[in-house]
Amino acid sequence: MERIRIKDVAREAGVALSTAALALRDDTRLREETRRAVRDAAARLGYVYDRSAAVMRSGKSHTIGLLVCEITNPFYAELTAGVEEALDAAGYVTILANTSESVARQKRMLERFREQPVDGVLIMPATGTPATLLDELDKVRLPYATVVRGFRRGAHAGPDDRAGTRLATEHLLRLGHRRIAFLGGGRKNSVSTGRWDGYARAMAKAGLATEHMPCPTDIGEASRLTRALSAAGPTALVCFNDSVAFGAMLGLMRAGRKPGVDVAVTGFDGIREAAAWYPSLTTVCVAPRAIGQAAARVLLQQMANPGSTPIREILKPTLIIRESCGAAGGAPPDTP
Amino acid sequence: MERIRIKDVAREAGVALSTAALALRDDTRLREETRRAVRDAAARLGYVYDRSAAVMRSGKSHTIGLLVCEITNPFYAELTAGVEEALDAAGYVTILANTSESVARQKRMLERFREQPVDGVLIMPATGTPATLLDELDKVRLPYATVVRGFRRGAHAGPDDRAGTRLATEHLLRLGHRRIAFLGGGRKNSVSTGRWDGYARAMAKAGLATEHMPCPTDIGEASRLTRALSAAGPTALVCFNDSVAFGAMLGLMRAGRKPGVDVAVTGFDGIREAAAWYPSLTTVCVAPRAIGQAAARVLLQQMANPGSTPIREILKPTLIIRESCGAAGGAPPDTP
DNA sequence: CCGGCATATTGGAACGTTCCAATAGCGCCG
DNA sequence: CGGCGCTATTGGAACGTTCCAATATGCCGG
Repeated sequence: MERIRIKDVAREAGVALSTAALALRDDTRLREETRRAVRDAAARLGYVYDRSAAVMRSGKSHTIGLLVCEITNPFYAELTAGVEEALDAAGYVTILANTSESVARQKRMLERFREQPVDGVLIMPATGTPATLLDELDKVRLPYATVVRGFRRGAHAGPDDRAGTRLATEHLLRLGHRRIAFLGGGRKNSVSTGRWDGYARAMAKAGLATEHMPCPTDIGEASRLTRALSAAGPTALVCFNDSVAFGAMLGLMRAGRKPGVDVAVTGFDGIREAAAWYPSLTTVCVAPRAIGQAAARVLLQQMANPGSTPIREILKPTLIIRESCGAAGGAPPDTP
Repeated sequence: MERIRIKDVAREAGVALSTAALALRDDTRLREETRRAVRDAAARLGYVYDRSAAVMRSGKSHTIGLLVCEITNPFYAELTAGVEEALDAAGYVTILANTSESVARQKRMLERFREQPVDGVLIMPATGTPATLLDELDKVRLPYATVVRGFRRGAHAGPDDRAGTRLATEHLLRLGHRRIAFLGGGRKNSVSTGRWDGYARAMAKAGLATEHMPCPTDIGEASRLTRALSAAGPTALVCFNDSVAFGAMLGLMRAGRKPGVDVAVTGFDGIREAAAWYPSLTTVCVAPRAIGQAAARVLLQQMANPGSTPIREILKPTLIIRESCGAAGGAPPDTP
């Protein structure tokens, strides 16, 4: 049972090869009758379209490369799902590459993408990626959009990091907190600096000193750091993201202190778990799925108009107030 | 600046097109000197290999389709990372498709993969996938391997679900628990039935009655269900996976009860967060990354020997004993 | 000095689409 | 009744590799 080609379908339907090809693409230059006849013949023979030949001839692969900096992070996993969903709806196939925050691996994967070839790339740059990456992409004329982490220029979709942490910090200030520390970040990428900035500016505006507790984005590390906090330490923590916030709450509990009562905690991202936690997490919600969809949109737009000025879609975050900041009346057990 | 082809490299190096092609593949039939000359010419011109032409001519795409049932589940995210890593090392590119547990979407994605075309597929079947899926794949001669969730036949890599829950249940029995309930599962796939079986058999062997609390794999749902447990309920919970176990612990805490003290909890999967939790989670560890790598191995093996009997790699799980089962002396706060 | 046998290189068909120019069929107008 | 314009269909080149058969080159033994 050999693979069926357009040629075979054409013979079965009694038309020329190019007619069959047009019919399978449902081209209106053909009579509806002819198109149906060819479709039927294709169905009868079990014809399967061979994309590789089309790619070669047309130069379009309908394929997008997705470079994820860390797929095991639930935020990026959800974002990936959003990208994949949106691209699929637009008729594109997603090729996944996980860089695990390695700039070298990221470089290798981009070469792979050029060979593949993909029609465009969505990039969540690994920490430490130089801005010259964009120059290289421009030089080889590979359409791209950065996601979440970005640079000064180029198509981009991501949250307004600064506005997000400002929202969280101002909320804590309104609740009366004066010693508010920032937990996490400290790495050289646009997200870290943006989130720190939002916090630092809000603190400065209130005339208060900042406190930075650098910490990798990892529940375990965050827990360890927080556990060591003394009662004389900060009364509130603005966390880099939800994972760090979970870690912080676990660390507090392990130290015998109640998050949301003894120390207020806020997160950033708004992943699903945040609502289910005990205490439920007050967090800056940036809807990872929505960012993924926005990124897909921005890239497709860029691909359609290669010359145009790149779109930068900065999504406004919202603060979801729950128990972990103490504003919802602490986190009392609801049964004896 | 047009794209450079082998033709151009050949002209630059002063050899025939086919010589240049051989040289670029580093074929030993060519003198080392010639190969180097061509390589240099390619580097000089900035030649980029065009995979799409090669795919068409050779029929091999060096591309594997990966069907993930739910990428936002951290277990599957980590597994995906393992697959991608192993395939990359073997020179294959991963094409990702997330089915979100939809059988219809899964079907569509498989069609996409056939068109693409991919050399093989790794499938984590969506819940409710009929076993006839394998017949269809056989019919179209698409090499496949199932991952984690599988069927009676076909190449497969996954944990020994039955042995896993048996391990957990027996541990709880040894600790003196008599009322042990199984939380989660209840859906029609090999994982659910396997994990339930291991628990049920261990209980039967001990002459005890089983208790099933069906629950979707979601922290929020698990939390809600567990919160409603009365003090007269089970003293231990064997959870379907780590996410459900986290939910269970959150629900217990919300009800003012201490997981690991009032009620023992065990998980399944061994995702990274499990170690960081408070109380840290006793769990059946199946190393998702290792499963991903095993799956890649099994599929590549199957592709290399299409006729051979499919390999079924069942990974033995281990029980990691931590605080949540109470065996490590409960979960006392470590500071006042 | 020629046939035989390596080794090194070359020429050209083939893969299955897409794309463009060319042609067939047909009704209509002058 | 010839030619025009329209629609529906067709033929064939092109895309950039791979693969196979064919050809050059060098060397050895007879």
